[in-house]
Amino acid sequence: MPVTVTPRAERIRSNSADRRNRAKEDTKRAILEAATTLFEQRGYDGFSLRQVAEGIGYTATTIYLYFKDKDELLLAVCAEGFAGFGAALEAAANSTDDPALRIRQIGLAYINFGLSHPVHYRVMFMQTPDFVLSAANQPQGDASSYQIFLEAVTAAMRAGVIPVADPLETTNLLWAGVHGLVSLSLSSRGVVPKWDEDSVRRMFEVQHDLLERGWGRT
Amino acid sequence: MPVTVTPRAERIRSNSADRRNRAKEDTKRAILEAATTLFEQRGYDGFSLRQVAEGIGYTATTIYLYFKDKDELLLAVCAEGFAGFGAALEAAANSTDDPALRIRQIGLAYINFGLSHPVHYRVMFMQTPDFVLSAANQPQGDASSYQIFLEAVTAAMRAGVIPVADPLETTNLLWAGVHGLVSLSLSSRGVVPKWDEDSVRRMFEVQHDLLERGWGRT
DNA sequence: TGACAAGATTAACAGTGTTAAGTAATCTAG
DNA sequence: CTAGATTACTTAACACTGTTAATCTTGTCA
Repeated sequence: MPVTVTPRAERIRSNSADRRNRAKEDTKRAILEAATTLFEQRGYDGFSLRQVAEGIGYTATTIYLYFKDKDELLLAVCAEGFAGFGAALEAAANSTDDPALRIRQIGLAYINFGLSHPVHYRVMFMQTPDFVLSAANQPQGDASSYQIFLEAVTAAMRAGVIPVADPLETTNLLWAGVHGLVSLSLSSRGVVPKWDEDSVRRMFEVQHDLLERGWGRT
Repeated sequence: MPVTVTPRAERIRSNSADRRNRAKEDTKRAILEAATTLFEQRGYDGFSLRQVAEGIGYTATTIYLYFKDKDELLLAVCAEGFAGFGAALEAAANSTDDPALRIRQIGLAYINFGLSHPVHYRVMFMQTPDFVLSAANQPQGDASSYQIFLEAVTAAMRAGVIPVADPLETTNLLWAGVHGLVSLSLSSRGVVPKWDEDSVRRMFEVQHDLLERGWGRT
């Protein structure tokens, strides 16, 4: 009766395949976590595949069975760190119905994230040019964050709280405002005065007040 | 008569010493120029001492006779590129007596420099954290540019065209504004729309108009 | 001419990302 | 139950990198 045997064999094969896939996912996770801790400790430089592998008892070449190359691993690390980014921006966007306040909250969330995830922020938005590109082509990368910004801007324009203009350019302008504060803070902290976290947050308030006042009277 | 011989000998020795010093300065210049061209072509990555040396018929180790290490060479390259930076900002500052307009001109000069020297700008203000630090400790580095900004701000405060506040924070705010535009443009060009040079310049005008309007009414 | 100093080189170390070949264990099929 | 294929992983190697120590060469000086 091969008819009854076949399903069992298939089930076994399927199960073992599942188990193997699960094991494979596990080691992939292990690599990813080891990479994350190493990345957060040593930063972009001083992050080597050999060290990542050694940290979990593998050889460097093993990583290539799970990630195409170093960039893909690093991108995966950052993408994970940035899962919270889009979520934070979205939460800020949903925290109020006031279109003007919403923009401010998004900007504040942006700044808070950048200041509390300096290493990730650096790689995604400052260090390597190709990463922004790769991330933008990923569905849940930077692109969705931009979308949140953009929608808040268009909503504010519809509501008449900010002047109607090119929504993309206005979004870029807001983005540049917070990015300038965060990235200069990360670069200049300890070198140029008044770039500590509190100052940055205070400067953001001033910046946004100025924008709102500028928008306010036509 | 060793009395008459000595000056001649000294003159000869002095001359030969001069010649050697001049030769040494020449090869230092050669290294610097080779490094500059390579740096501008291949960017921060793909810039290796061996390639620099090969480009002028030397060995990589020779560079160490003229520069302490790779960073110092790269810093020298950038410092040279940034000689024009401070000059451009200063020219912009001196281009007018109107304190408000002066700030705008400085910002515009900043943007123009960043957009036309993307590789230098990247290294100095985006890529490597230590560089800002090293540059700030150099007399004619980034520090003087900051000073130009700062003086324009304090002058504008004295003239009453911008509200009196912490001059350092106000300077940082302006710096962050232009830096955000430039750095995002360099990172996002071709990936995110509206980050071409013309858009950036247009966005700067909008940004600065908003600031002035915000400053204008108290 | 011989000692000396300086510029440049070769050899080497430790480390990097990455590829190709090899190994040992596990699963599959006859 | 055993032969073969698949899978996870390693070892070996390549072509680089920045950097140091030792060596060589060459011109200068007494």
